Amino acid sequence: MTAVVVQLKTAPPATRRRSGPDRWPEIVTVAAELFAEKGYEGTSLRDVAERLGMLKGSLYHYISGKSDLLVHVLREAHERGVNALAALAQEDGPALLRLEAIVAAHARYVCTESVFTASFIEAHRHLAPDRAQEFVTAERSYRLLIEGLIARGQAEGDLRPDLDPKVAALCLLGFLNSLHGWVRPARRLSIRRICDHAIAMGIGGMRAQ
Amino acid sequence: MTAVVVQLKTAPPATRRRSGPDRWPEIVTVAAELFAEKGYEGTSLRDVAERLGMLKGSLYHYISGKSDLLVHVLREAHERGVNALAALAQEDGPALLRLEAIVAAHARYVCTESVFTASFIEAHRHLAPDRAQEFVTAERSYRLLIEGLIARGQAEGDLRPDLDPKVAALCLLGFLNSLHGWVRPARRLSIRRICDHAIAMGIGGMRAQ
DNA sequence: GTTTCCGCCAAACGCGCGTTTGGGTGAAAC
DNA sequence: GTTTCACCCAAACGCGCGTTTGGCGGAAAC
Repeated sequence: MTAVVVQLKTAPPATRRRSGPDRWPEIVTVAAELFAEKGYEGTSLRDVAERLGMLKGSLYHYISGKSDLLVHVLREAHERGVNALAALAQEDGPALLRLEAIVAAHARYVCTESVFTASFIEAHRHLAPDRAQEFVTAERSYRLLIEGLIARGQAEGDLRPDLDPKVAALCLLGFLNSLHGWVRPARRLSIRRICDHAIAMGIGGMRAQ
Repeated sequence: MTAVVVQLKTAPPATRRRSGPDRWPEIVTVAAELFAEKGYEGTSLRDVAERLGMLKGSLYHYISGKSDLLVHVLREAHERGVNALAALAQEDGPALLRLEAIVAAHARYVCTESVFTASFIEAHRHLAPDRAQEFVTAERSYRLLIEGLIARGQAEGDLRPDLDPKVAALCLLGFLNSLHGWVRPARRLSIRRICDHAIAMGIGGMRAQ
């Protein structure tokens, strides 16, 4: 039913001249951290550069502009999210069980990669429509996946048939993404217990009976 | 159990010199609209003034600065929210029923006053800690109200006893506030039906059995 | 040894922002 | 008629932003 996710990577250059520092991954991570802390508009390139120990102008050897940096942060966030859900993409079995597994994985991702989650949730607003489209469609296809599982769960008799699958999917995703607003890893609750609560409160309300 | 909410109003001036336009309510509403559309940092005072048909400098006859404008928007948002929940504050009966009523009222508020909701959710970040404190404590006391109701519902046997009341309250509020991200009033769904979904998905997962 | 070029610095640019100042207008108050 | 004052305009200020440009050092490539 679900197509296997294919990772497209750009082909590495034929002969790499040098094996320098290559701070590119560090740059994306630092940008994601700052975007999560202060928001996209609240973060200046000077902030990013300062945390990297260089000047803001130097960033332009890696990026073509601030919005370009955001795009790469979002792509990294999406890739990590896809990886977190990749193992579940091709499993079979009752829709309810798959839904539970996906909810748990989503909750775990939000908790462990909260830095990247924050950007993904806040960011569409700050990109021009054509640059945001790839993320909008990715989000939409994910929502449709959930929506289909809910409808199948209803057909299989495990979920309440009176709920609108689309609305239920939007509610569920909104709830899962809202976790990043208050979950602080390594606090009072373990991630395991948070996932239990997420399954109970996210799916429990959809169950039949 | 719950104290009656008291509305504190500043005493009106003894003798009002004039009955001019008094565009203050309009200013707060317009600012709330723009903050909801483009975010606080993405909205300039020129945007606000332009929609009001004046110049940005003229705004300083009403406000002392941009953050001051945000504070008044948040106060208005809080007041409207309190009013929406005031009727429910002193009712008695099983905790489960009160919880359902509050969830429905909260969902209705988010749907109908989405412009003010957006600022309240996004805004704490952009205020200095001392100016944000009044809203943080208001939010906290509201969360404690929900938390207490959940604990009482567990004691009365209507809600699952294995859930942490605090975590459940955070999940519930996160879910309710996430509605503003996708609910568009006067679309396919009626507000009534959205509230039904909110009750089902927000509380259903906490029920015993 | 010479060349190449990545990674970064240093300095400047234009722009829009929030904010301030001073003044003008017209209706209400007396 | 004079005064008062709420309301708004017009213009400027300093500042930090994103972005551009030119150049330097030093390791890798040949």
